[in-house]
Amino acid sequence: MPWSVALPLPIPAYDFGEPHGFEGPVPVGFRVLVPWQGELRIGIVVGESSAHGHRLRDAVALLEERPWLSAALVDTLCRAARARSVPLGLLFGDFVSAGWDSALDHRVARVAGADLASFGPGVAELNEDFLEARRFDATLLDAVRAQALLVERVQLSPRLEGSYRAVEGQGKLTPKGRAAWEVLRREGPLSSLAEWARRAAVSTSVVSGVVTKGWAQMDQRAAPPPPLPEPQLPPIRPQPHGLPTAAVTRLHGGRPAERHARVAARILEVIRADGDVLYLTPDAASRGRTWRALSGLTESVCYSGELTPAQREHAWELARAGRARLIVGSYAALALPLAHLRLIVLEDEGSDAYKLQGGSRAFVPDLARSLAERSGADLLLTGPVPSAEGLLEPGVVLPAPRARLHVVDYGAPEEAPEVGPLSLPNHQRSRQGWPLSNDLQRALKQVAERGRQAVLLAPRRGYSALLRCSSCGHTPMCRNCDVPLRFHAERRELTCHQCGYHLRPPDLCPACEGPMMQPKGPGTEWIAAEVRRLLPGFPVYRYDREQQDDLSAVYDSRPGVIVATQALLGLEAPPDLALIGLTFADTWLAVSDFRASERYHRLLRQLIEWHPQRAPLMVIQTFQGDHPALRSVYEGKDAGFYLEEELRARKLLAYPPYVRLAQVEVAARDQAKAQQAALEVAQALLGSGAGEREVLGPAPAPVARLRGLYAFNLLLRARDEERLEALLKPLQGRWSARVRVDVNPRDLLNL
DNA sequence: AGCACGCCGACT
DNA sequence: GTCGGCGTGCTC
Repeated sequence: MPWSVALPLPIPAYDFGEPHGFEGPVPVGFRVLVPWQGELRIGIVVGESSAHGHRLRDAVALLEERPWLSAALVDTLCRAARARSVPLGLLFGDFVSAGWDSALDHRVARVAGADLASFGPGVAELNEDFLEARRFDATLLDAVRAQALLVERVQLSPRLEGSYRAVEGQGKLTPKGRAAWEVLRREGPLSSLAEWARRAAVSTSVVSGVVTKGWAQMDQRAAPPPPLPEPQLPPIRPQPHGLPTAAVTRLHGGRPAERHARVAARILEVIRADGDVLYLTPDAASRGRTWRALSGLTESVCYSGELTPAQREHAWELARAGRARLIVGSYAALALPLAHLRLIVLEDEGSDAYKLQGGSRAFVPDLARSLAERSGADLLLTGPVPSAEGLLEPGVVLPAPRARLHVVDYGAPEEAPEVGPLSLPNHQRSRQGWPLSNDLQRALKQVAERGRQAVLLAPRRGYSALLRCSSCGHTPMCRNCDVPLRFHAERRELTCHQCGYHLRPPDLCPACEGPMMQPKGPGTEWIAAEVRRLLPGFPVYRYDREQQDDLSAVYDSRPGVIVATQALLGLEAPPDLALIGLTFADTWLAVSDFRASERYHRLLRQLIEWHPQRAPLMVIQTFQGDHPALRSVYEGKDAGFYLEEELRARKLLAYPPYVRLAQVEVAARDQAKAQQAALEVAQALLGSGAGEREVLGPAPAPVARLRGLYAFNLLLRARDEERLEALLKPLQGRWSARVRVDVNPRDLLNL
């Protein structure tokens, strides 16, 4: 019975015959070696194939006795691929982050008595002894394999590490080579040429010369498993969690330490009943915090893409061997094969960081939920604030932590009385000062005087959002995209943040030749310059995707201001943080996405608990000082309060969580062609049973042209998962333009 | 994803 | 006359 095999490529599962002599049921979740484009690759068996006729190649060998993935995970990924019409291989590639290129000991022999003469001289030496496969040309070997004339033995080979040892060689060494050889004899064996060269204070070419002349040898032996992050002791003191009994529950609000203490109790319940726990976090900061709080509870493993391939493989082995009872990790930990998975904890389930970019565009919480169902595990949502989806689950919201907020409302009428509809004493109106309001400037000066630390969040990197000619209004745009070019003052560059196109900023306006090209829309560079002017001599750092200053002084508790984009929030809060400034909070609301205000609310709550103990002053500059999300925070409401309101609106407008959305993007280099294809897609959808209310659009994408492609979007709105899958069916075929589906779309902020 | 095949612009 | 741009198609 042929097997269906997943490979980490953007393709569906492909079929292969069982390896020669295999007997038994289909080994779902096992790694298998399969012929692929003339070579061999590691794939994962996902099921039995309904072999449809054409000649299949046989798989070469199963790699081990135990599955690499749990059956529940394989099922989850297969279903997700079907439901999202995403190639299965993309999901496997995104989620299975170890095991695709393990080292193999691969030996080949010819079938007894086979005549290989017709294959040419390349396999002349192939005989009945098992020789290393790498001695032969892979394509040639595959030709022999295809004729079933090859016998193969495949074993996982242990990770090797090499070390150099001095030996008595023949011939003469150069003086430097001689000296290097002496060093190696005295201090060796050494683990690399580079280290040897460093010890001997010569260049690597000298030491490699010694090796080629035969005066040094490399020994290889099995390497010990690479060290993983150490669990932290002493363990946290658990608090009664107070959670209801249900398959999906939630615990939000409070501070991280309070939540961790309660989650710890829940984890211990599971561990004591011999279950395993998976704790997923969206970023490095929350992962570190969680690891410190919980890793002392039991045998724990910290897992994320930051680990080296060897560490990942080792962590995988630990999980497989039942030696990891609690895994704290990024989304990549979802696929780790825990034998008794009984609880998945999902930290900050509404975080946009869970939306994978590129590849499968999967939304991790969707998969976590599915995996929990299929493994018989409970799901616990936790974090500073529930998602709109999570709010529907039973659970606990802890009282909001103390916050100190000061709103600078640029939008309030100037002549309005100081006490507006919001009678909070710290809610003031001030139009003065841009991009740093007078109030923020005062707070910054205090921080400097007292030698404390501040973080200013800017809406974007670079100096300004654009340059505009103040006489004719011309704005330089990207050649490939419909966006203005961002201005980078230090680099003297106009750059497209979408496609990377860049040019030197013109001295005169390219349209009217006027001299007045002015920056609009401050970015980190501009704001950092303002802070330097305000606080001469006070350390100012920048942290965004392109400019990551060394922040070690700040993390060493020395005074300073960090001007950053959101990128900083993935790191721990500076230890002596006294002030957080949101220089232009409206950025989070400007995104034309129904989740914008939920996202803004999440950001505010996230900032409030960013520092584990303190409540730094938060100065929020905005044109919408009475936005309900902001108001719910400074009125001291708990984290669920605002979302109740948000949910009512979602229900009224038929948005998630009350429906399931998918965005269909149709793109082509030619605008008319893209539009035409988008209309055809809409027709096809309506023609195959989609209702008028289920298909919206097509409409030009918010950025009509990106990287030279014109895009049109359709929005599918289905009552549930099954209906959405049915709606997506007719998109499978071929179209005259590129068609991409994004289930559960979330627009990211383009900084 | 890679990699090969195939058709139109600027040059050794 | 070619080199080489990336569009399209294929991998069991």
